[in-house]
Amino acid sequence: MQKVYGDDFFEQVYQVVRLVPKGRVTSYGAIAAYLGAKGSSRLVGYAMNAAHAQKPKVPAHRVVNRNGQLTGKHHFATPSQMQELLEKEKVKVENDRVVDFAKRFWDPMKELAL
DNA sequence: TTCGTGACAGACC
DNA sequence: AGGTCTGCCACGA
Repeated sequence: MQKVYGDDFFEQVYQVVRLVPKGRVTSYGAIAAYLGAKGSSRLVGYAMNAAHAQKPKVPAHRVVNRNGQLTGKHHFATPSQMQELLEKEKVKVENDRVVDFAKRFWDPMKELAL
């Protein structure tokens, strides 16, 4: 009850993830911070758990952890799909980790900014 | 309604 | 430098 925020928070996450340009990746913490939930990076990851259920395809494969590691690849249709999608975006993935993550990193707070 | 969990991250030892 | 634990907020049972 009293779900003032409710799934709205999830929607915010999806919105930000969808704004991530191709060839770019972001981190859970960055999204969480952008939403003002800095530290609640888990919520972002949790939200992604339902991302696949969203009609507008959510590029969850562009969302990785602080280390650039594809922690959630296992949640995709196939574990290899996440890496495959990233490579398709010209993002090199090696050892389940995004290569040049620092350069590929897309900060919503900085890009969307404000 | 309460307890436990979770695709993380930062702090502490 | 590295491993361990808690904190964050929301959802499921």
